[in-house]
Amino acid sequence: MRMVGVMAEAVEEKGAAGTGINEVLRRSGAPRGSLYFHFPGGKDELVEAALRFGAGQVEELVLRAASEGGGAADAIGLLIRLLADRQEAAGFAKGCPVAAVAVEAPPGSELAGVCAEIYDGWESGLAALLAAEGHPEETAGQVLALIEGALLLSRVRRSRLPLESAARAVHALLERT
Amino acid sequence: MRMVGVMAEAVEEKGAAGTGINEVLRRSGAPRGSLYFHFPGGKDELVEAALRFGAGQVEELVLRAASEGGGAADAIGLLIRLLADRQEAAGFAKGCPVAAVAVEAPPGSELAGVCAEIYDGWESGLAALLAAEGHPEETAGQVLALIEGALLLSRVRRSRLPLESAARAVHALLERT
DNA sequence: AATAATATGTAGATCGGTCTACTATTGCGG
DNA sequence: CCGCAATAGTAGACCGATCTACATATTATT
Repeated sequence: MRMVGVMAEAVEEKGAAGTGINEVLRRSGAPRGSLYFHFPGGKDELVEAALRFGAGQVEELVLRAASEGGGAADAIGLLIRLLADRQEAAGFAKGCPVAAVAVEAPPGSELAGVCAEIYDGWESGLAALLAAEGHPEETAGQVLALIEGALLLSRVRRSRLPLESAARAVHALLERT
Repeated sequence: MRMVGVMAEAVEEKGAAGTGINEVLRRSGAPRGSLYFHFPGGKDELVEAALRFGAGQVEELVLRAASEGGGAADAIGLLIRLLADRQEAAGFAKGCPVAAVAVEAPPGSELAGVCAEIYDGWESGLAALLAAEGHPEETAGQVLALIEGALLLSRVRRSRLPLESAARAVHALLERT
C-alpha cells in the first residue's frame, strides 16, 4: 500500500496534524475513494498504519543489530550507528517515527496507545538483550530514552554527533558493573 | 499577552500544526485583529513567541535547580524532579515545549533554527554546571538527550517513572571519574 | 487629532469525509 | 468453456467545516 509509505514519511517529517490526506493522495497517486475503502476509519486509521509501518522499519534495524552478534553493548552501539545512517540519509529531516506522533497525540487516544505499545515493545527487546548480561532492569528504559533524545537532537542539529555521543553514554551506562 | 500563553499550552499538547489560531483566539478571548497587529507574521510568529515562552518556563526550572546549591549531580537531579512535577501537573498531556515544535519543523526553517538555538542554550547551561566539576565536554549533550527522551517516554507512559529512572542514569554517568 | 489596540467581516484555500459511478477480478451454475 | 452476478477496488466530483490571512471599522488612550 503506497499510501501508507507516503504517509509514514510525511508524518516523520511534519507530524500527523501537519500532513493532509490530500497531500498523501497526490504524492501516492491514489484516488480518494481507495483511501476510505482500505481505511474506513479515515485519516486516523491511516496514521496508525503509517505509525506501525515506521515502527517496523526501526524494528528491522534493531533485529539486524541484535543478530550481528557481539554483546549487548556492541549491538546497541551498532543500532545507534544504523539509526544515525538513517537520519543522515534523510538529510536529518526525520526523527523517530513514533515520537512525531507521540508528541501530538491526545492522551488516552487510540494513537497514543499505539505509541505506548510500540515503545514497550522496543524496551522489551532491549531489556532482553541487557538482562542476558545481568544489567539492572531499568537500564533498557534509560537506553531507550537516551536514543530517543539523541534522535531528536540529531534532527535539530542536523548532525549525527548527538547519536554518536549517546552511543558512548550507553557504553558508560553498561560499564558500571 | 494571553494569546502566547494559550498557544504555548496548546502547542505542547497537540503540536503547532494541530493548533489553529481560531482555537487560540477563542480560548484567549482575543479578537482576530489583535493577533495580526501584535504578530504581523501571522501564525508562525505566534508559534515562535509561544516556543520562546515555553522554553523560558523550562529555563526557570533550570535556574531554580542550579541555584538550589549542591553539586551538578544534585542540581540535575532536582531539575528532573521539577520537570516530573510539571508533567504530572499537566496530567502527562505535555512534554518538552521545544520538542513538540522540533519534530514538525521543516529543516532549515525559522522555527527549526529557534529550536536549535534553545537547545544550544540549555546544553550550554548544563555544560557550565558540569565543566566546573571536570566532567567531559560531551556529558551535557548526553544528559540533555536523556532528559528529552525521558520527557517523551513520561508523556507516552503517563508516568514520572521514566524521568526518575533517567535521573539515576544521570548519576551513573556523572559517577564515572 | 493621532496613535494603539480592539473588534469583526470575509476572502480564498484547504481540510477530512461522503457519495456515486466506473472497472477489474473472482466465483459459480450451466 | 461460457455467461453472469457478486465482489473488490479505482476514480473523482462534491460537501460543509475550518483554516490562515487580510480588510475595514470602531473604540481607548494620550
